[in-house]
Amino acid sequence: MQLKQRISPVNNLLAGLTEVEYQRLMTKFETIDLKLNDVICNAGDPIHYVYFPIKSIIALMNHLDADKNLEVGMIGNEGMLGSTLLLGVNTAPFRAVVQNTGATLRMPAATFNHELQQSLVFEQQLKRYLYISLSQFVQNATCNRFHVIEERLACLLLRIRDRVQSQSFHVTQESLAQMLGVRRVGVTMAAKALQHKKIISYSRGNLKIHDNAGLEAMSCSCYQTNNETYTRILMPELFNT
Amino acid sequence: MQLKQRISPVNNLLAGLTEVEYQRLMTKFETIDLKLNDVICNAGDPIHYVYFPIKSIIALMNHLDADKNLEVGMIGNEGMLGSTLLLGVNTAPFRAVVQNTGATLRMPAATFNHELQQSLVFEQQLKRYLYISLSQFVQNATCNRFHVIEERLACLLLRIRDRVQSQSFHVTQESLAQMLGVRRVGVTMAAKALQHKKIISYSRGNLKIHDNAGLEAMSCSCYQTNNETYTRILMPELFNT
DNA sequence: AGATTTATGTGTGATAGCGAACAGACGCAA
DNA sequence: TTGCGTCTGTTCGCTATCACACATAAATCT
Repeated sequence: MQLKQRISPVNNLLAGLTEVEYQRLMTKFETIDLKLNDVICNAGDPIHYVYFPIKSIIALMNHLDADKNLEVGMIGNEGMLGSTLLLGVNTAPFRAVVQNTGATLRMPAATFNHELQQSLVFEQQLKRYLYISLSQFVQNATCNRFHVIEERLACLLLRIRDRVQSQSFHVTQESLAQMLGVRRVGVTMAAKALQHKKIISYSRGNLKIHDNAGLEAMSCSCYQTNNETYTRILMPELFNT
Repeated sequence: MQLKQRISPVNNLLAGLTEVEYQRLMTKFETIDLKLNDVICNAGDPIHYVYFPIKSIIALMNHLDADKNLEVGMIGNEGMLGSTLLLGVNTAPFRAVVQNTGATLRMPAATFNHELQQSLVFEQQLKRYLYISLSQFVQNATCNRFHVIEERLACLLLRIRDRVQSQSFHVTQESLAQMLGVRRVGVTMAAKALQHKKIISYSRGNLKIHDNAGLEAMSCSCYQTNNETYTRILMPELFNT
C-alpha cells in the first residue's frame, strides 16, 4: 500500500484548513530553497524556524558516537520540521539534514507559536503529526535494530520515492549508508541484489525504481506500518483497512 | 552522574505544583498496585487511564514481528504512562508491561484531560516530559542498534536501579533479554562478565549492584545522555554541566 | 523426599555485518 | 588530454550475535 495523500498543492499538513486560515498562514511563510546536505540544525540547537517542505526532503539523524548515526525520520511534503515546539521546548531533539533540494516553506518559530493560538484546526493537525512522528521515529530506529540491510534499503527507497513523488531520483550509496547507519559497502551489496532482481537500476547516484510492487515486497513491514500510522492518525476518513 | 531527582514523596512530575494544585490532583487519583508482567495496554489500544508510578516500573515495548520486541522506554516515579493524551490522540503508541510491582497512582483519561485545563504548570510539566520521552525513546532504540550487549545491559540495570532506588532488585535474565531484544543466552554471557568484574552479583533473579561507578563505566554513554536530557528539559535549575 | 518448575550455564556451527584496503569507472575541469 | 574527485564494486579476515540443543541447579509444590 502506497501512502494515500490528500491532494494538496503545497504541504499536506496545510490541508484541512479553511480557505481563510490557509490564506492567512501563507502570508506568514517565506518560500526558500534548501540545499543538499545543508545542516539545518544539530541536536540541542535552539529552533529558529519551522519548515514545511514542498519538494524538499529533510532527514532527521540521531547521533550516538562518531560514525554512529541513524536516520530516524524523514520529512517531505507530508510533514514538517519543528513540531516539537508544540511541547513548549525550543531546542531541536535531532540533527536535521537536507536530503533533497527543493522549495520549502519557512516561518519563524515565534510566528509559528503565535499562529498555533489562532487556529485550533491547525494546532490539532500538528499535534497529531507529532504523535505520528513519535511513533515513526521509534519504528524506524527499532527497524534498524532487527531487519537486514536489504529490507531496510528497500524501505528507505520507498520512503524517498513517496516524498519526491517520482520513480527516479538522485542519491548516492554513501548517503544511503549514512541514513541506514551501515557501511557504504553494505549498501553496494544490497543495491546490487535489488538490481539483479530488476527492481531498480542504479548508476552513479541516479536511481530509478522499475518495479514498485517488487520493492514493496522486498521491504520490511515497517514501511506499511508507518504509512498506516500516518493515515490512521491524520486522515482517519481515508483509513479503511 | 546519577539522575538528580527533586525530592518528591510520590512522583516527580507532581513536584513543582503548588500545594493547592497538588492536593486537588490527589483527590482525582486512586492508588493501585501494579502486578508483575501485567500488560497495561498494547500498541493501538484506547487509553483508559494514565499512570503515575510511585514504586512501580512500567516498560514500553515496541513490537515489530514475533520475537522482535524492544524496550524503548521505562517509566518509574520520574515519569508517567499516557502522556501522549496531550497530543489529542487517545490510542497508545506502545505496549506497556509492568516490570516491577508497586504502588501507582491512576486517573481516568477523561479526568486527566480535564485536569490539564486546570493547571498550566501541570500541563507545561507534562509537555516537557513528553519531549523527554520522545528523545529517550529514540536514543534507546538507536542504542540497541549500535552498542554491544554488555554495554546495553549495564545501561539497563542502571535505569532500573534509579527507578527502584535500591542497589538490589529482582529481575530474571529472560526478562532482561526481552527488554534488550536479544536471546537470554546473550544476557547470561554479559551478566557473567559483569559478575567476574565484581560489579554485580546475580542469582536466580536476585540482582545486586556492588560497584555503581564500575557499572556506569561499563555502560554506554546513552545512560548519561538520557539523564542529561531529563534534567535539562524538566529541571533546568539543576542543570549545571 | 521426590517431582516439577523456574532460572541459569555451556557448547557448536552459522551468518550478517564490520573494518580496512584497493581497483575500476565515470565526469568535470584545467 | 590529462588529471583529479566522485562513485561504485570486490575481497579478506574478524566479531558479535544468532539458532538450536542440552545440562545443571535452585526453588516450589505434593
